[in-house]
Amino acid sequence: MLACQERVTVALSGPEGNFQVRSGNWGGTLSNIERAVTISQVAALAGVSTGTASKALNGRGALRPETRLRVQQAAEQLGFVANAAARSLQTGRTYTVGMITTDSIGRFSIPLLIGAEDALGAGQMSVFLCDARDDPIREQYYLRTLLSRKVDGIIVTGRRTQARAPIGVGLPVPVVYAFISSADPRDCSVVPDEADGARRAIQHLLAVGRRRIAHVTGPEHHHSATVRARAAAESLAAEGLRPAAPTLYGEWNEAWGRQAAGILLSTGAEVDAVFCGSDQIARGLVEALQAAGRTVPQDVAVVGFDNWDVMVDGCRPALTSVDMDLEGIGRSAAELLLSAINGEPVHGQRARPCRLVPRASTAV
Amino acid sequence: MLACQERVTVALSGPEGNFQVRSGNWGGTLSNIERAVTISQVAALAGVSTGTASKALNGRGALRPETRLRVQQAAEQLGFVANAAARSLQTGRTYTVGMITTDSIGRFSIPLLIGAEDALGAGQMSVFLCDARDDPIREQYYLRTLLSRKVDGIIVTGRRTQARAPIGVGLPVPVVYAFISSADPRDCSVVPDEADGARRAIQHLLAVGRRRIAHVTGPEHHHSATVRARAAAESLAAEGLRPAAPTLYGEWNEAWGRQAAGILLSTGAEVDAVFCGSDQIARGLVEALQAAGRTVPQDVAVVGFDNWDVMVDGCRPALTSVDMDLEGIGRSAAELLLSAINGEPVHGQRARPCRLVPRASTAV
DNA sequence: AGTCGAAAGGAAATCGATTGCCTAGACGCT
DNA sequence: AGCGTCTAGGCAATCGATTTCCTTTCGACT
Repeated sequence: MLACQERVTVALSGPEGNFQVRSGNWGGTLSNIERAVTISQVAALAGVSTGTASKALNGRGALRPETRLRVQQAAEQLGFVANAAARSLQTGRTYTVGMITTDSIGRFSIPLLIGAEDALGAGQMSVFLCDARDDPIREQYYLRTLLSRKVDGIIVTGRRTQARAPIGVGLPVPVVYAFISSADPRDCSVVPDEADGARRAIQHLLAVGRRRIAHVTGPEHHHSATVRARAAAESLAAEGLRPAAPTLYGEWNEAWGRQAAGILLSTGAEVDAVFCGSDQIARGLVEALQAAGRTVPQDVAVVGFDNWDVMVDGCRPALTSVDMDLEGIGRSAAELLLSAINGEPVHGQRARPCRLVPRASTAV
Repeated sequence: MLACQERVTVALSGPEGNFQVRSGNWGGTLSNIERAVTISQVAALAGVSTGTASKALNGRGALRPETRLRVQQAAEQLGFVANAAARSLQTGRTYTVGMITTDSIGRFSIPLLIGAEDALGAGQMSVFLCDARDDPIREQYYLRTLLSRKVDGIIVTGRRTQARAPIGVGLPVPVVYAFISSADPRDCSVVPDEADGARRAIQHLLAVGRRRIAHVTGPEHHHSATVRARAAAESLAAEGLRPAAPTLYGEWNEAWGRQAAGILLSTGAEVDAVFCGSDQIARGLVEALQAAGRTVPQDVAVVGFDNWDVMVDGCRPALTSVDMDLEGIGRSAAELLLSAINGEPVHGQRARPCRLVPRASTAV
């Protein structure tokens, strides 16, 4: 239809210039105006003072209902939207929070952001997303920016290798750490209970009758990897079992999953289930097992971690996985931030339970 | 130096309460202050008026170098950061742009955002990310929010099914559409030249000696799918070839890729290469071909689209793919927006070329 | 020596909205 | 009739930074 028409693309910038020159599309639809409407224009139209107009629009003061209505109609008619800068200059509130992600924005940050937006959107607040790209300089730069913008609060997030140093001390605004936790235990952090997730994975495998369970995960220096590994081992021990093989530490990707499958097969460990530290590892492992003639789940059941749709659905059979409920963490962090903003700070770390999502890779 | 002395921090408001109560973490690191420092405090410390302080810090006015320095030192000492609200109230600039994504933030929006941030960050501007979740109501709500915050400009992005209706007409700020295009040809849009991408894919396959080429892609009602399909067919025609099979339209996922492989095999079409509309389709197809005993690339070469790291690396063999350079599009959109903000609006649609990234799935 | 001009910096208006304080009526009560 | 009270809404200060205009001071030139 549309497709590539001429694509004329058009001059620009003669000796005219300003971007307010937007002839082109008029055609009078609705809503928006050329030059910003101020509250005094609204007040004038309604025949009141600006102060009264402000009260009318904000539901404050003692006004006759008809006056209030008149102002509201005037505002509507003019398409008035309050200048946020002016308002926040006066009130000290910006109805904005900053979100600093330390790793590059990615698979983990997005659900967190969405969850946070959900919780904040209800309170009419907006989110400033800052991607520090794992660079402390950028991070401090963004922090300054956020402070200069007088955000009402800050959410710090990032990939979870270790607890991180607090982003600042004595900041003039409350801070909540989401997904990652602050090294200072008095700071407010919301994290997934990864041990819980690992336990659920193991218990699920036990429930479907597996007894010889191995664990393949990411780098040993990742907090997540070690925590999950330990919890998995403890879960097995609680049932009087031992791991079917030593925990295999590697990378968080499919290639390592494949390689780990090879290791498990070659060592001759009799394994009837593998709990993997990520869905990618799990998928690589599944493919390599199948290539070696094993069937999943009959010969080997596999559980992943993250519940990343692309991986769990792409894998054949579909992958059972542990969901950390990142949106829930984001939402929860935002709620704690709101409560801090409203004068009820919360300290300490909160761990939220995970959820096991069973699929074909562990079906009996 | 300055740093945190005791910072007792101060009761206030009732049986505890306001969030400014942050006793807790002292311990004197650097930077940040309890209560916002204003320019008058800086001015007082430097022994000048606020006006002079402002000039000193912004490099304006006629000041003795030593005065300027004194003010700068005072600012540094107090950790002064200008209040953005006050500044923008005065200057009319916020050094902020809004980015509205119409689909849920995802795989495509992130690189666009990163590219835009790159281009804007250099100009010290920040990005407000708004996820409209494909809901026109949310979209208009966010638009109002952005306008009330007096952003300097807006970037609209989203998944590309069709050109979209302009987000508003006669807006008081410039708008650039990125990845998706506006239906109004006078609006400024930056899009990938998908036809170019398809041509590159076909030409690459031809270059590695393939002649019987099929195309498997997404839904027919997706602009991307039809544009790529047509360009692919035209590329073949230009060499006097016909497609080895009719274009197969389906979903943008692995399952469809597998299914399509089955279709191609069962119809007995002799195919020595498949160009796929997405990396996911390609991966599903590759796996199904292999399961049916074909080898990639010897029997069948496969090219994907998107160059999505997770897919192209996860696939065995690694997947040759077409990269739309989303970051570049984001950067380019931001640059055009900046130029509009600076009074040189650009109209019309710009298409940016794609890039073919060869990998093992088409290696000779 | 007087005038002119440049240099340096201060005073005050300004941006737009909010809000505390005050006043003018209206009304009720004794 | 006079006084108090309540209500509706206006006035003006305020938030913090920028910027225009103006004053002062000093030096140079005729």
